[in-house]
Amino acid sequence: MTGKDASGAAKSSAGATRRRVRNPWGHGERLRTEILEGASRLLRELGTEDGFTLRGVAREVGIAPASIYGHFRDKSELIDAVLNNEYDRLISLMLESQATVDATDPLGRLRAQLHAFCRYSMANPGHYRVMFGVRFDERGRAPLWRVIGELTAALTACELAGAQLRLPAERAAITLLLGAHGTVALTHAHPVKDAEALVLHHVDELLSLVLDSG
Amino acid sequence: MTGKDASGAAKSSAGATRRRVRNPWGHGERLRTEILEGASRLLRELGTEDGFTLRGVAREVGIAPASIYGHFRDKSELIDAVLNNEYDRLISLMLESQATVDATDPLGRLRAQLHAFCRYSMANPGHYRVMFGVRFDERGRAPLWRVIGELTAALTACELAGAQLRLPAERAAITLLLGAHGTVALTHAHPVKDAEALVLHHVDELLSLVLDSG
DNA sequence: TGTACATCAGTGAACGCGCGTTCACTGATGTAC
DNA sequence: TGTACATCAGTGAACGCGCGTTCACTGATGTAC
Repeated sequence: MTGKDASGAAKSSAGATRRRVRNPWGHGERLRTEILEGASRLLRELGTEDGFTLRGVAREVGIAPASIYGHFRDKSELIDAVLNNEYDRLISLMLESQATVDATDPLGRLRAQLHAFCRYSMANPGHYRVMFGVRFDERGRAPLWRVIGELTAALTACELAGAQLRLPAERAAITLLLGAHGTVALTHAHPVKDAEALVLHHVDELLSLVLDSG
Repeated sequence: MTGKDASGAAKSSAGATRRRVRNPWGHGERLRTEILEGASRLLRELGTEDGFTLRGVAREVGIAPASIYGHFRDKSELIDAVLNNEYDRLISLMLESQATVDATDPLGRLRAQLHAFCRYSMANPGHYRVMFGVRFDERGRAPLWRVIGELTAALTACELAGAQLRLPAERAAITLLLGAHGTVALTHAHPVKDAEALVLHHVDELLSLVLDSG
């Protein structure tokens, strides 16, 4: 995790800065990926948007701050690009997790999705906070509704399989998402040991409230 | 709201800076209050901790930045003082709101408390975000448990009056608080019209899930 | 009553810092003729 | 095959900015004698 791939080793293990090997002619776009990965790593390390700076990203990647401008118009464009990646990753994790459960167990699939959501947000507080936190505009809206959409679909599947919902499926999905969000957000702000277990347990509790049987 | 009290008018209506009248000999502590109020106002205007600076507070109050240091050791001490005030205010609002409902209606009292919590957080996104957001350490823990304690007490009262809880009282209180927090936090991040009505409705829905009857 | 001095409230200018961004550049690699 | 030139990847130094904090100060008000 602390090393770098062949295309851009930036720091020696002693902390001294090594000269970067520039990408070959015609492959300048590779740096774009490196910057994106470095930015993502930095956000993860910081755990919050505070202190997320272009100069910090440049240090992380091992390039001059000015080099970022060849690939991103400005700071906010870089952040948007990082978030887009993360949104996709979150949704993928939820879908993959759902797919590990047999289709004949719709409640299990719903639960798997919810747990994947929580696990992602516990493991990536920085990304999560920025995605669902203060900066949350047009670009943030669509992914949020995708999450709600997935949960609604999973709840509807439960209903079709005979489960009783205490709320209409979409309201139930929103309740689950907001409940999970509240737990996660507070846990980020107020770290406790076994946070993940607590969050997952709370989500299960919510599930039992929303679905008629425990 | 835009004017100042007699002790420290800072700006003329045209925006030009008026000379501050210094507080009388022996009453230097008055400026402490003015700074606290100015800081609170600034946080409310900003709606977030981003951009909350000592120089901004000084501008708001109409003093030199250096003058703050006569009353607060540094920036974080000022923020702590602001938050302490706000914690007290939030708890007071919840208790007052509860007191407006007859004691023979414990569900109504619980609901009033929850609504007060939501109304406070919708009306004071900046304060709320800082209180329940990133900076949330030892000082933040106690007030949080006071809120949960109040809700638990209100839920227990409902139980004693014959209501059926689907969860133990404290778990139910936590569920309600976290659900409210999730809604509020997302609404702050993602403004919608009629946000307050949405949040209150969602909280009522949670109440109906937690208490056995709608 | 006068006067020297202490205390008080508050200030102006400066410090060093890290930030986002710009700009003219360097040096390697490709292409046209 | 050579050579002039274009294109590319990336840099170093500088810009202006606002920040938190420090420090020596000003000028008004009180107090001791």
